[in-house]
Amino acid sequence: MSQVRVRFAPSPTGFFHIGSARTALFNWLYARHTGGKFILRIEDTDKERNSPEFLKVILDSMRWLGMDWDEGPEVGGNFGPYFQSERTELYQKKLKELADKGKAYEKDGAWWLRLEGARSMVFDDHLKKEIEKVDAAPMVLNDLVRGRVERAEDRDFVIFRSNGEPVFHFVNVVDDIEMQITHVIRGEDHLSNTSKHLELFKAFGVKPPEYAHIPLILKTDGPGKMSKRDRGALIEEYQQRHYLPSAVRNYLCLLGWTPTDGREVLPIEDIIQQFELSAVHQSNARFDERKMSHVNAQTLRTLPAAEFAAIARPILIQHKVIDEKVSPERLAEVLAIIQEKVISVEHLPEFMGFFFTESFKKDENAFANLTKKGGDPAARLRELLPHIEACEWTDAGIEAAFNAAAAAHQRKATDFFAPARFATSGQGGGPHLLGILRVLGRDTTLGRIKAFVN
RNA sequence: GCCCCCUUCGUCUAGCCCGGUCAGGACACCUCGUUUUCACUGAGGUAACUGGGGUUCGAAUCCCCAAGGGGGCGCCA
Repeated sequence: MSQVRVRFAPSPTGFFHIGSARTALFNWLYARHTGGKFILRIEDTDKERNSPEFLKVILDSMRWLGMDWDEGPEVGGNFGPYFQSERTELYQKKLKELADKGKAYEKDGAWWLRLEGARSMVFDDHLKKEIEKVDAAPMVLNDLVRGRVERAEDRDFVIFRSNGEPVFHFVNVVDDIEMQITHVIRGEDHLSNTSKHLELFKAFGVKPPEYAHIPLILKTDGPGKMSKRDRGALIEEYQQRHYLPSAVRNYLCLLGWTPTDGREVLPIEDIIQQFELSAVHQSNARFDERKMSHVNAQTLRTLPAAEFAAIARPILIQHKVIDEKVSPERLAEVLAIIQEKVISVEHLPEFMGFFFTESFKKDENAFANLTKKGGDPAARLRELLPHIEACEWTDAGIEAAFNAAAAAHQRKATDFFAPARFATSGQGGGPHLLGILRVLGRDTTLGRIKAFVN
């Protein structure tokens, strides 16, 4: 039995779009699920719009998302070259093959594929001119996602431009033949083009691969599919904002496919195991950044502590929240109480900055809330001070100190919480208060409370 | 204009193939709870089968039509 061979064939003419990433991902998942090969092929036939920087963006983003390719740029393979710009001889040869068979002809300096069927001149409303229509038989596609789709091409189409360069449809089919691609998994925007590709396979006398047309990703609101100008459309945006690649990848899987075990946030190994083309959805999905943030937060909170630290440390250093001298142990201590509340790495510096500096930011709204209902935070802290000066510096000891202060002044322990939180962190919210104080240490805690009182 | 695809809460979806549970879950939102007024967490809540015909004892589920949405129709990919 033959091995599955799938390919992702981006054109390095722009940035790495979220829709392209999802197409690549589904190909990659299918290859990994079936134990097949995932091939990366660069469709750079349009020299005008290509550049090495664009290629780097694609390769970097692919790697960031953890999609490794078995054949392609930088890894090679037996079916190369993997850049279409280096395969021009092959395309010439294949064009000649069609011409010799009488399947292609030259007109206006370009080469056209000849369809089979009766011909007649008809005025085309879309092209606004008289064209030769062909009454060709419909091409029948048994799509793995869509089911049976029938569509007829109705006129010959260009396969080689008059400037000598082959067009997308031609190189796509030739390379899929030569690279022995077994399954073509691509966006639904190619569904209508598939009849062209089937005509080409027919002309070459080659059995076409299986096709699976996956739904498109639509804008969050407004009409149409995600375009590169939409917020959240480019993978590099998530890299910059320190999203976890595994979370982005996980969310992308949820647009167009549903895990079978009922979980939404799950490890990639489980996704690979459950992924089936037949379960891919048929309808387009709207992109929802809030849900993606949720997946990111979920993933972040369940990360092993060491992994979380490995991600957080360089970012905290970069934002000058900590320097290299901060010990792994100290950082781990802080991160341990942070992680259970955190929702993004992006805001980690401001979220936990107060642990490492005395000049931490004070949230004015949080301060306003302290006094809103006639509260007197300074008075509360003066009442609290003697008790925490004397207590044992553990969660239990600090808690006992709050309770003792409450008992001594006929108050609830919680009356002291908000003032203590603000005095020590400048925030109205954040990690568990007792944890903050414990990790801050007695001296720092007392120092900040005294500073606030004065 | 022609062609192709799609249609369940605001959003992502389960259920549909093999008609018969208050149409289930998640995000968001709202309420309440929690030793903080929380970027955590717990319990609730609001909210959907696009419309119309047909088949059937019975339709989200099968069939037809319409409407709406998306895509394609280039010497772009």
